[in-house]
Amino acid sequence: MEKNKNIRENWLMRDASAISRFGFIFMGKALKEHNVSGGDHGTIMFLSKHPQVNQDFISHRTMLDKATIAKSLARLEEQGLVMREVDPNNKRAKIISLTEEGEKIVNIVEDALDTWSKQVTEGLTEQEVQKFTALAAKIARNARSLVHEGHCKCD
Amino acid sequence: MEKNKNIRENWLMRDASAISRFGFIFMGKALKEHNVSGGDHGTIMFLSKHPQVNQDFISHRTMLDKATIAKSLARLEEQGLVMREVDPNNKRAKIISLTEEGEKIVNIVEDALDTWSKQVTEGLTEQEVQKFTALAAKIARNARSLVHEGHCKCD
DNA sequence: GGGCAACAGTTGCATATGCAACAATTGTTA
DNA sequence: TAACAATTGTTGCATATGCAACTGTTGCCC
Repeated sequence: MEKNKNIRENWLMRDASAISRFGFIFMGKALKEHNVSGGDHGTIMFLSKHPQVNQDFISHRTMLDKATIAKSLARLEEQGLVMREVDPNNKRAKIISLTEEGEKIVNIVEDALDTWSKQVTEGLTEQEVQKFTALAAKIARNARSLVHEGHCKCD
Repeated sequence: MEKNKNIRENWLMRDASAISRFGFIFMGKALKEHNVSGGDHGTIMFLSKHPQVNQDFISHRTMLDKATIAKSLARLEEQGLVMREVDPNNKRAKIISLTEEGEKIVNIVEDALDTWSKQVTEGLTEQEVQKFTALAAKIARNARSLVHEGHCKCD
């Protein structure tokens, strides 16, 4: 059987890697003066859309390891951008929220993301962007299932 | 103006990151017994399709930093999978090629990639996969131009 | 109620990556 | 030809990430 050329050359994984890497680099530069690293912008954005959640929830939704989230939040707390309070109903868990300072950063992050999104989707129709985003979500979910089979509460 | 919800939540970058991360994890596990790390499978595949090139060429085509490629090749050379010979016509450059051992690994890498590709594109039509791959390539190129504007020979 | 399993988070370690500075070679220009 | 710029690759450092082991808490079952 003839294998798909794109698959054989592995451009799917390579391009996905490039998109995320360049995205992190871009966001890191854009948020440098606020001492927010390239990856941590995702945590901020997630918190702005999903306030008052615990770290495990963030970990599952962002598809990042709980250790990665813990360290990201520690950095952001250090910068005074998030608060971590022990859940009174479950002393194991911590309820995460953005501080006032963190809320201010959200707009800056959004602006940087808009700039990035506009630039990287140049030459694509709105419909193509929508399609791409939807397909990427599906593929990402499949990839997680493949690597972490049975370990995910969301499936 | 109302910003696009997907863009605001930054799923594009997040999902791209997830796809590549899980891909590297999967490939790392698949190639563990051959002492090939998750990222290095890309170098091997590239060399199998583009033999006898120098490191700069690999760096540009894979969109990875030249230092990253240098270290990847050092690891693969250590494993006896690639050879690095000084280009007689340009003593700065090194001509890279797979060893016999390296060529053997290629099939194993391809099989792992096929398994991965089949699994992660489950629920997508062949046409959607093609479309996704094409769009990802465009977006990745745009992203590189945005971050490394003017620094790329390929544009 | 006591013991054990599950959950939530943290920490240590290994690794891959980018950037900057560097070395060696080649090309260019005055 | 000599000096300077560009090319090619390497190394040191910083960082983000995943995994595994660990702590503390909660829930469950006998």
